[in-house]
Amino acid sequence: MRIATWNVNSLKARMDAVERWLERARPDVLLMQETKLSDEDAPLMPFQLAGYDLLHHGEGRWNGVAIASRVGISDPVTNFGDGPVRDSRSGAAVGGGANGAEEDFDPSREARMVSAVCGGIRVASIYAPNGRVVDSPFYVGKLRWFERLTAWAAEAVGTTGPSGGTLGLVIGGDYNVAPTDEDVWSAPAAHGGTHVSEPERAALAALRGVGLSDAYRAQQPTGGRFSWWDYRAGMFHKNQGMRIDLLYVTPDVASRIIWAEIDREARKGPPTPSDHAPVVIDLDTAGVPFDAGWVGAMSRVAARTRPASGG
DNA sequence: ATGTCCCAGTCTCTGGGA
Repeated sequence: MRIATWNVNSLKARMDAVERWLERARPDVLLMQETKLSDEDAPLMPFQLAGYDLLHHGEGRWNGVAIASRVGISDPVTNFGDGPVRDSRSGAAVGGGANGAEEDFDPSREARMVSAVCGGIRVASIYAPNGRVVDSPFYVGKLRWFERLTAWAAEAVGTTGPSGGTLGLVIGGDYNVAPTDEDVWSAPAAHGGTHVSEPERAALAALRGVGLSDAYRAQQPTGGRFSWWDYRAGMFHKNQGMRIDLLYVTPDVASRIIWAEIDREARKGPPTPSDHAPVVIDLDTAGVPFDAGWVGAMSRVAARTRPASGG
């Protein structure tokens, strides 16, 4: 079973590239971030034609997360189950609620998390806030968002699946934090900014503390391979990037992983690539009991225009 | 090199975000 995560930087602009990548990499589950679409604009049909169901959670111009799966999608959760997100186009909350004024900035009210059970594993696609500048209100909001993610993960770990056993958990996405100095092209150049600060790395450690580990790093102990490169200044061609797209997994999933890689080729285009590359893991399926519950569920899970219950 | 790409609205340019 192949699971991948990819910040596509606009699913509208990247749909052709995503279709080509699905054909080439054939993931069973693809977690996407920064779709930058409303749910009503989510491109269900191209995914259906490629054999995937799509679960999309968006707000319009900014953010937006999705899960494409060809091994079923059930038990969806959006926005940690916390209710409606802000509509960035109108400034109003989807379905009513508080507005998005800057003084009310709270990234947990944005479309940054969607989860479902796919192929017998609970997966979550997350897009962490950028943070902009250390100690800015946006940075404080980023740390607060990680606390919400960690609280949700603590509840999700150990959930019982339909077969009666513990349901594995994969939290994949754009974490906007490089876990260690091995995950940045130059520690001196990066230090002082966001993505590498001690509080951000402590937030990742707290998340791992609920029982998660870094799937890619466990398979590839050597640094120097990154998942994001700035579009500017030839950063990609100089391999000056960061590894900020991560797959955090529970031990039962970690023990099944047989391969992990970052698809650097996908960062090249043509025509215009995302500034992120996909991160891929392969899980051994031997010994995993067949469960008609998730195969048969191949439901036509459409883009949802209202949040699902916290499950 | 303040370097590029994406979006919506003011709409063939500008401003905000990453």
